[in-house]
Amino acid sequence: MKKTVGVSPKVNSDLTAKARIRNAAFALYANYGEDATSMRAIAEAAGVTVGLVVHHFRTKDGLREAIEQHIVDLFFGAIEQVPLEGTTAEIAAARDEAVADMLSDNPAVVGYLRRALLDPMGHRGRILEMLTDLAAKQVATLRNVGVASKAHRDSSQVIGVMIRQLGQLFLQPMVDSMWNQLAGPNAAEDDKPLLVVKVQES
Amino acid sequence: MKKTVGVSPKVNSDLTAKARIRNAAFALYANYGEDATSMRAIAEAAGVTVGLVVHHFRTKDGLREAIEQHIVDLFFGAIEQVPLEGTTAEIAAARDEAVADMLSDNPAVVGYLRRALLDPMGHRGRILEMLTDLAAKQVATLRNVGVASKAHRDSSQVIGVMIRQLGQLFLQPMVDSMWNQLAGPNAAEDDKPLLVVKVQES
DNA sequence: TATTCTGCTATACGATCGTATAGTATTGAT
DNA sequence: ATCAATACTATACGATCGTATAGCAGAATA
Repeated sequence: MKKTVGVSPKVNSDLTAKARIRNAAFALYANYGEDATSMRAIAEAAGVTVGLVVHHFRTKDGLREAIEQHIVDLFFGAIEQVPLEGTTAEIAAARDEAVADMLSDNPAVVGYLRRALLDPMGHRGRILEMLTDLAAKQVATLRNVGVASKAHRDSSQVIGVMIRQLGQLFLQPMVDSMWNQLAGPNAAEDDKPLLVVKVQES
Repeated sequence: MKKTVGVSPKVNSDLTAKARIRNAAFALYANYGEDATSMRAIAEAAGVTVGLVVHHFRTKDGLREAIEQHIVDLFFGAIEQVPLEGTTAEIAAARDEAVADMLSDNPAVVGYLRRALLDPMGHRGRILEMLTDLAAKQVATLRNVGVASKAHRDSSQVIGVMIRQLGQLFLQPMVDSMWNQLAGPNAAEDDKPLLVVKVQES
């Protein structure tokens, strides 16, 4: 089985049916949630039948595992491609930017994670743990290469990285909804208030 | 395995069956989401049969409407009880505190709103619109009584109020999960980083 | 060419869902 | 005491869910 780690921006028609199914499910999960998405809806969106979904992914749990592994691969691929040169701060900034680019290229990632991470009881996957591990390894790598900032403890730094990158994206839909309701749909977009999310040492 | 979520039976015992059903559904929705909560689970949690749930609320939509009206009533009741005396800033601060107290007394409100507000596509209710209206009226009242701050436009101020009060509560579970994973379950609790959520004029 | 394997469709099964309906018990007004 | 409305239970129906199974077409292997 070949594994595509790098992101190939190919259109759906060039993909295998298995990848098309995963992508269809990914998009539906991000928009409507796993519970509200039936296997039949996934099959229809991918242009196949229900049986083929089961054939490739066994169960709905297996489908979610494939999606979450795909998300981890996207994060890893984004981080991996920035070279380890420059100061620690420069590397960290370059990684932040690479992840931000990946997120804006893959809005389904944000939608999926928003549901998964903010629904601690309902979500049955392990995506938060996997991404936290990845971020922890990212911080550890920086520490090995140069001198990581000692101003923050490692844990705080990992949490800070993830919250800064995801928190604003998670809350933005709420701001957008309220802005539309209060200011009307055709108000000047650049009057919209800016969301700021950060963590502080206690 | 029977797990009671949220409401203590002591409180429940002297309520009408209709209120018990609403409270049971409210707690279950907050913890597991509406889609993952069946009418039969609600009935069992309330100690009645499915038929009675339908008798009192007609449909599942009707049940959600009752819950969301209850939430609006809780917000209104919290705001209503602070007297209109002192400076505008003092009134606003007292209202913020009253709402914060209400939220800590009713954790199901936070859980329910977190699901509803962060799921703009999936949610079928109107709770965000209702609460935004309420907050807008709150700002308007302050403007009538005294002199509301002109430093921010009304819309920004409304959004600021709601984001400050809810944003931190929404993201906190994510911080908690990561903190537990990284620092271990028995780490010093006061080392945990603090979440800061705010909005800025653009 | 014969056989096996893989990608894929079609259909069906049991569980669970929201809801409708019919009937019983309890209350409240006259 | 009567009677109607309300509170509540029991059961059933149709739809939809995840998944199991059987079979077919075409490529691969020998």
